[in-house]
Amino acid sequence: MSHQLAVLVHTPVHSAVVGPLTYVSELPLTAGTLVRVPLGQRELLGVVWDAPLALAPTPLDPQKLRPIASALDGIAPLSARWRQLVTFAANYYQRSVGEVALAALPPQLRDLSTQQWGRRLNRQAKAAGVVEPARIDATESVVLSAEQTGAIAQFNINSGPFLLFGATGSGKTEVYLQCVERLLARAPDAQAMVMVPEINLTPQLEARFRARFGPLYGDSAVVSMHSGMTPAQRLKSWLAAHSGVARIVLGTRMAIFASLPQLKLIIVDEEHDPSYKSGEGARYSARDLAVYRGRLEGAKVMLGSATPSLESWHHSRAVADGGRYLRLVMPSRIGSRTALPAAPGEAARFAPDLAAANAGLPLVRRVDMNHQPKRCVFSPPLLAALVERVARGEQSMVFLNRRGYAPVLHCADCDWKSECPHCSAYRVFHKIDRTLRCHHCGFAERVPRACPACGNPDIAPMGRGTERLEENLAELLADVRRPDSVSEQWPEGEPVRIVRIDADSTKHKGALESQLARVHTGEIDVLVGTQMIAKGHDFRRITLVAAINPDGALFSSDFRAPERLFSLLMQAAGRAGRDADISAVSEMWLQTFHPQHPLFASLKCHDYPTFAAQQLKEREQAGMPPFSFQALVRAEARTQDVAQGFLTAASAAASGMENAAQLLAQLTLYPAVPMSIQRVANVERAQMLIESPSRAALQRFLAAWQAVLHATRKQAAGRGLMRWAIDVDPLAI
DNA sequence: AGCACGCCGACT
DNA sequence: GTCGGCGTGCTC
Repeated sequence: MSHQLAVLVHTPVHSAVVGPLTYVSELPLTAGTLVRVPLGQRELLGVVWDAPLALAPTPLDPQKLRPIASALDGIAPLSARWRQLVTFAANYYQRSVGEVALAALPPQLRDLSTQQWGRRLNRQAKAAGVVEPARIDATESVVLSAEQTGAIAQFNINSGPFLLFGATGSGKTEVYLQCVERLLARAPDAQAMVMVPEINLTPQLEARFRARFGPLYGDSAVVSMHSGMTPAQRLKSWLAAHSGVARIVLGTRMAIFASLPQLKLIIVDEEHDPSYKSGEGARYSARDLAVYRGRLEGAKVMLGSATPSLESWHHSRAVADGGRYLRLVMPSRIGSRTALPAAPGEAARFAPDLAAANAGLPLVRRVDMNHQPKRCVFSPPLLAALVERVARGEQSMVFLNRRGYAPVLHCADCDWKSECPHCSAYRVFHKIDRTLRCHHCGFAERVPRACPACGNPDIAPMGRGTERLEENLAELLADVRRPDSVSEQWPEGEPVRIVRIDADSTKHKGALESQLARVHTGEIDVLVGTQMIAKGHDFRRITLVAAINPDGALFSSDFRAPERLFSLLMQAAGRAGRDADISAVSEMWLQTFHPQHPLFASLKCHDYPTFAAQQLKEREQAGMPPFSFQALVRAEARTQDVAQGFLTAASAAASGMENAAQLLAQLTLYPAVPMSIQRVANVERAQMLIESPSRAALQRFLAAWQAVLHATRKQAAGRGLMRWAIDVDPLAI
């Protein structure tokens, strides 16, 4: 007697195989069991799924069904809730369930044969000796601020989801630690997940959680999950989480799909960070899935940020206005002498007295570049301020959101520019290795000695990136000397020390760490870098942060650009003077041609709520998210005509769908347009925006339209199309 | 996605 | 005469 099984395998959305495949098995395997199955000439990992086999549109010949190769025993089946999370994510983001499910499993699980798997389990069983933790009383005596106490109290008595709105330095991490501690203490098998946006931030977080929870539950109770780990490490962490050995899982967005059978809490730190939205494959938002998963698993969810996404901020409005998240507010820096004494009942509301709360935050100064020497990079007052910091033995941080030496190389004679031959973008001049590099396709060449078009030897860089900024600064500070470390005298001593930190200077393993270490020891006077230096890292001795040219985002066509800029500048400002005793003198400088811009005015007051209110008002008037819901269809082809033609044809064919009138009534389908970078690596890209005031209507439409897209591809309009993909809730348009 | 099968240019 | 290019097509 053999049983039929529905099995998911890794088949992408473009293939004809959409749902689970049917196999036969001697034993009736329960849903969630991992199996190996033959598919064509290959043998792949699969997951037994619960599917209504009877409803298959074209009944399969039972004689032709192939038997499963083996079941991976020794590993518990994936839970019904995990399967539901995967199903939801696949449906919501318009991908096949098999793709999402198999991508959510550690890659090594896919590669290992059954024999290898058995051997590994044996080894694991042997290694897992008795590692009973020294169960010491690790309740450190941490003194909490009134705001922290208030937030934790609210967390304890409400079910959430929570939005922890806390200024940089207000002690959000300590709140996370306490919340985790409480929930884990409630049940001996309870598990918690803590997500951070970037790999760079996991080591310091892991250190902090291990220090706190290692003594309580053993070091093996804290595991990490991110793409920087080796396949073996990832498998180990995954198994620890799945088996319940790991009580705390720390990770990047991929961790949202980890199997945690007793998940009781999900924390999403820096929830506004765009890194939570996956850029390829299933383009899911780990933050949004966290909220869904919390509801599904009955786990509390806490999103934290100093500058929440406008979506989350909007969701955390008063319940009476339709809010769904509970907002917990911590406006003051810890240890700042004038921290707000928060009344207990006030904790869930925003305290409007920003002037008092801001005492611990750096002073924001705007330099009006209209009144500075023409074309200067460092305005005289900023330069003077930098020199002054050096003289005082303090550190400064200067950031510019563009790496390389100059974004374009230009010939003044014939107007040649360093275009990439494969992309519709300029190649960036990197002086360090004398290359022209395309940041989109990676194409690199040595810098030509003379203009390739007219032979003019006088070709010049236009604009500037961090490399050139570092060079400029070194020239400007050439005569300045550090204070002598012994006598504290100035201007005697060493030349000023500058370090640059960006994606280029840190591409080698360990480079970031060693560069950061040089900053921490005080060896460095001025740190130059991209937004990389604005995120996460604590610099105790920095008292000046300067944004050289933040204006670009003010008038960008991307409606989320102001939100990102505000968040970036707030975060950068937060780098300055995290020690309470120096924050009184720390400053954030902005060089701008638009000093009166409301964004900068809000920033000056560290007033996110006012900024958010103004942005939300604009979005509401323009009918943009979070007041509408969007999806983007992208198409790639050798020519722009084919890419756009496919989208246009699919769009037109939508009116022929069943219930088309009803579905289309609540939607706007915009025309297909070239993407902002139209060509990358010789591939032409086009996109089409779909918008609706109703998320449900958008979802219904997309689900029905999938089939139309597949069909269009097979028709004349799809000839020459390379691929297409839907991006639900896109972050950039 | 893989991995087949299938029909046209430069090599031992 | 083969080796190998990647253009369609199928996988329970």
